[in-house]
Amino acid sequence: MSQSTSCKTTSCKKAYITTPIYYVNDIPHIGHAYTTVIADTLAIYSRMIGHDTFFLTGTDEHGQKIEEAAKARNRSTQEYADEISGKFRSTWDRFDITYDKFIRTTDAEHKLGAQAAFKNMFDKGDIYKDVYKGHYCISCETFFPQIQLVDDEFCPECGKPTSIVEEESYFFRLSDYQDKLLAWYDENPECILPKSKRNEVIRFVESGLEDLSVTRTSFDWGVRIPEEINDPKHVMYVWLDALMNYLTALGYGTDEAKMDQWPARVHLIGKDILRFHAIYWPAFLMSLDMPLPKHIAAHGWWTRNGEKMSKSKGNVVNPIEIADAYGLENFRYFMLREVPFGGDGDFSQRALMDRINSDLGNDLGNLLNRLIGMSGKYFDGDVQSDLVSKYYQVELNEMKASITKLEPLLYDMQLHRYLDELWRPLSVANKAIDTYQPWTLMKEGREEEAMALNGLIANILANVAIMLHPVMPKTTVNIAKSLGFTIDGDSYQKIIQDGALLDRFTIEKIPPLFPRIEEMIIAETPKEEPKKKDEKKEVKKDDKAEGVALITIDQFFLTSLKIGTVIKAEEVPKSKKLLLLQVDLGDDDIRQVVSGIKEWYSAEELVGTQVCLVANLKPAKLMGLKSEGMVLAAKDGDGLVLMRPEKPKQSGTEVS
RNA sequence: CGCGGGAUAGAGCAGUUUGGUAGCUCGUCGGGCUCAUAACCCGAAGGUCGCAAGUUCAAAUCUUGCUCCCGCAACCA
Repeated sequence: MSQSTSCKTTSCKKAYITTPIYYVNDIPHIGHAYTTVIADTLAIYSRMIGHDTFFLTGTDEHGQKIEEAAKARNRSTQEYADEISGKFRSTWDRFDITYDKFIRTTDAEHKLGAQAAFKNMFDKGDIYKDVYKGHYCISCETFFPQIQLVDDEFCPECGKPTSIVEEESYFFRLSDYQDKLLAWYDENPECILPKSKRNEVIRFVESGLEDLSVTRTSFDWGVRIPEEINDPKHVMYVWLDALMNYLTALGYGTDEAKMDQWPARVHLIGKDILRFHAIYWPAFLMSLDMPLPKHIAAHGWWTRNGEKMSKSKGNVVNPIEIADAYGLENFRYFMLREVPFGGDGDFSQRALMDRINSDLGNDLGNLLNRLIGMSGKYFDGDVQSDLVSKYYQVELNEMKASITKLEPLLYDMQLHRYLDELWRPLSVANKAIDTYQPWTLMKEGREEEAMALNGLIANILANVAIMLHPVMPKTTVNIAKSLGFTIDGDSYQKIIQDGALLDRFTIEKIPPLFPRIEEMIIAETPKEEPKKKDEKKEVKKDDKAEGVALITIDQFFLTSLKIGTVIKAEEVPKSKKLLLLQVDLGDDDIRQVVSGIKEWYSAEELVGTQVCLVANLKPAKLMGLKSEGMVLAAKDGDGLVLMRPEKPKQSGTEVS
């Protein structure tokens, strides 16, 4: 897949472009595809204009989650990681992604490089060993901050008493970098794109940074800290390990031949991992005395009907399925054109079809067909440009005005506006044909003008094909072939950089590039109620099949369930989800219960109604409020309902 | 009063910095054209620019207050 073009001059610009390394606990979905396609587009563009480009993607394979996921499937961890990593790689190959390197955090070179970095940071004094002192719940195997504890002692998870436990860990002095980070954000207004995200990060950093625990001793599946430190039970924290891939891919700490690619021009990421890239990563780099990346660009989510995609909702879009059905490059175009960078976008086959039929078919494909028809009928496909500027200078100027606006848009990640602007020349061309009516020109014997018009159209198409090439590599090569020229660094230089016209085109008839799509290709899952219920039943069966632990009746009776009457309800201030209830359990037993049901029930409608309460739950503290019980409710994709007695019962009635 | 972004035609967006005729894409309707993939071109309908008040000759744009939405943080016992 490597297509990296070497630079002819020594002074030429470097372009190191990265995607995140994808975590192998999931198979590739549209979000992964989106990030990767953006990066690929930037990489192809950057090669085309002659920059020395290095495009990196890969997989992140360490951490407890992977260890557990493999165990659950009865596989060795390495075997499992190999399988998922392979799925990512084959997906990108299917997507014609032109990555120069596919890194895996299980690569030997990566581990060595990550260890070298750890050592450097340690030697500098930025990593120090300390004990993580905290309130530890033995049964939950988790530390809790003081503020979460119930009555300053009990575990908020299970209610058992916590003990103060000291666990050793290595820490990174993130707090030392707070001011330096703020200075970096301040001096580099475009370091984080879109700009709204930069604000978010600045506010977060201003609120104070604590040192970061960067090793774990609770699992093995990770990179050991360097041998020199002689502390073999410590494994690097996954994010430290993962972020380092951007350096180790260039050979940091091993064969450093490619290190001249650093710093990265752009790290493309999804908005979920902004904090790691915008705070931890620059701080690590500062510690290593490395220059910082030029841009960290965070894009938004793809939704379905405005809802987040999730496996449980069954509305996940499989990118390969879409690419197979609608055409890979059409899908690439759609993803980049449809959504303003940084914002969320809604995926639907309807929207995709509209883009294909309207933008690609009507505006672009049909224009090429018009030219094929005209030039074939009138000039046998032989088109010359020498008189274009004599008759159509206005149109040429309009086209050039658009073309020159393109590059800055790309550097600002404004891919959707880039494509919008790129479509303007097509409109100029379509308009010109109608305005000057070549068929009339031919009837009137004004062949010269008709020829020049063909030349205008052909040159506009050539310009558009070149600038569209990074988004639709194969399609644009076909367009170029039909026009009789080649898309490469030379034609880019001549046509786009120098703004020259191609003198002559030999136009060849090709079948329509974007045949009209009349109907949705993939059957939409009816997705209405019956389907959902079916899915849920299956899930439940699966749960049983996998063996939800069986309990004895005695164990069941350990839980005290009671009917309670809500005598007072109010909203918890500043909380999106919580309501504060006073529940009467009879015998003067009035419980204060904090419940996360505000999104589905208002305080007023609850007062006087009955609920089912777990009465012997250890108290917990939520938003600083004590909660002495749990209200039973059932929640699914459509919302949450409380479990209530069918008819009113006396407060305090036992449920069994 | 935790931080930030937003509300403009049926949908999606631009315009707000620097007040001066409200614009683009898709969709709808009417017309034109035949080189073309029922495509292309022209035209029309459709908006009290979230609400209220203020400044001004003039407010989508500036000021103040309010409502609602969406991110981040917190949070589902």
